[in-house]
Amino acid sequence: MSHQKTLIVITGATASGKTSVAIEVARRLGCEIISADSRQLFREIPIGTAAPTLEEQGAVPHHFVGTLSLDDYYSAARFEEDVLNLLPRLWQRSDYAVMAGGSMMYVDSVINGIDDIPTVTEENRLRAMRLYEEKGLQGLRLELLELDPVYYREVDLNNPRRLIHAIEIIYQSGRRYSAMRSGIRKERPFRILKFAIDMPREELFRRINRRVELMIEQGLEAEVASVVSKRHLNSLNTVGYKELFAVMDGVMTRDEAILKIGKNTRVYAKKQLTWLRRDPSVRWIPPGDAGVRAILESIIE
RNA sequence: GGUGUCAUAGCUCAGUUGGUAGAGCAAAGGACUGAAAAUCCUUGUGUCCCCGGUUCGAUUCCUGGUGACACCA
Repeated sequence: MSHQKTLIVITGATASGKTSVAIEVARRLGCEIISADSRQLFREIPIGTAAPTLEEQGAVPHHFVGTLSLDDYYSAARFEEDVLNLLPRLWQRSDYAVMAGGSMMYVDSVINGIDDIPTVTEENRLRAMRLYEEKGLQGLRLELLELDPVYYREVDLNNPRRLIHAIEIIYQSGRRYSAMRSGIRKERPFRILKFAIDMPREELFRRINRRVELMIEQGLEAEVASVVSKRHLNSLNTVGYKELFAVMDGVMTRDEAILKIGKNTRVYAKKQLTWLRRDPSVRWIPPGDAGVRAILESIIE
């Protein structure tokens, strides 16, 4: 069982040590790393997203880190496409590739695929958002009920994001969103092994707190100030940035913001764990070197 | 030392005209198929500070105690 092409997925909660495990595994296997992180993509915000450092990227080549500008549009579907295009090239040099990151939807889009849906133009997105602004949640519900009663019955009617998304896609395509949702998992022509780092919550929370302190020391506040003109972008609707924007607005003190960053990072970590817990394909590994060993052992099974 | 106020969920507090109690925050659980570090949903039993009294019944009223705060000495 050797020259089968393999994608090794390393995920886990934020601050659980994915980066260093991934680097060590990739180094041992002589392969490269695909980052599956929806925020580390942006080159302007390395500190607050705990992106791999230049030194780390020097040890092993990384892809999808700092490759976009905050203004660029990106999505899980693009990520799927980009990764699938990249993998054959990575496999020319090695039978392995490591994908590491905590954006669970990005990870899933590569592993299981994502439905084929037209890309929404700015105009149609704004049209749906305007409906929400003017008519509220109820306005979105009524619109969806008329345009796609099937999806209306399935969707979380309290979640404006979901409603807007369905409506903008219908505007864009002229078809029902429910008709485009296949729910079918794509079969990939390569082996996928999915690992997640299992770290005791107490330790995880300690590491998160420590990391927040570190980000502040590394100059997070200056980084936040440097992107404040783009704060309306979704890519900056991100833990670490939204709290420090509030400090700049004078509605929150610096100390409050720092506490809040820690708290919101813990909430984020919990959501990641919720996502992973329900996935039976996850192989849980210990943090650090023990995790590296566990991965390397299970590869050659 | 005196006087006054307060003592209720991890925290900040509300409340019960006496029938054993509820908000916000924190915390926990969940959803998730093209913005996902986003967005959304669910979950509140706690010696109502302690001893005693009044009462059918006290966390609620009364005596005493303890603690905190304020003012006066």
